[in-house]
Amino acid sequence: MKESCAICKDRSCAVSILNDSELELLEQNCSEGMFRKDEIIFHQGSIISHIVYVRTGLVLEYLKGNSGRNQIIQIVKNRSYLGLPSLFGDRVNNYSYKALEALTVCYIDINTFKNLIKTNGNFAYEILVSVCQDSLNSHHRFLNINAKQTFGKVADALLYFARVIFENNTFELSLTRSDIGALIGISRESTTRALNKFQTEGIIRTTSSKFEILKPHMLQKISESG
DNA sequence: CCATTAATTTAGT
DNA sequence: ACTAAATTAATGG
Repeated sequence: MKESCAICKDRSCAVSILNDSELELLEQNCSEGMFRKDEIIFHQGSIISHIVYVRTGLVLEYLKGNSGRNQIIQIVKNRSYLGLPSLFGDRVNNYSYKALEALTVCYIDINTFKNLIKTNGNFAYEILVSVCQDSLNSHHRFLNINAKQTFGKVADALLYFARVIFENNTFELSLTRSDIGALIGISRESTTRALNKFQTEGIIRTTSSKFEILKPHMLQKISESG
């Protein structure tokens, strides 16, 4: 038995705007799903069948390269819709999504979702806000990273995890070193080297997947100076 | 079902 | 590229 969207504690900002009849419509056209860690939610190139809304858990958004070399685009937090730009800009999904931890999701019928956008301006506004924030965030991150050297990039990544994703200076991240490298466009080796340097300088503490940022201001400085 | 070992993946140099 | 460590899968009791 599915719990009501109206009382869902994980519902999106956009959904909290809907009135009773709209909520009922949404409820009748969506279903719940779960993913385990490392499961693929959907692949790039697949037809968009449903909107996937992430209620809990973190998701990796990436682009598969020709030679198994993946470009990681961003980490998607919970309470987000996956692949909205693809929904409105294309017929197929442009990116691939993988669960970084156990997820609970909702599948929403595309037409229901589109109709809500068309008929409820406030709902559409909230969706637009989230898509644009996401876009700005990503662009800034990519542009910043482009202008930086290895240490600056790694510092950037750590600050991104701590500030944007986890909102905490200690966090556990189920990304491999090469994944972190793929996120900022450097090699696995360089990632290791930078992380070790930061650790010996007492800026961070890390054991494989656990990270603790001891001196955020130092990372900030490294990030700014390149 | 649990314990050992084999195989694959990941980290570090 | 190579080695060590760690994680995961397979096997046998």
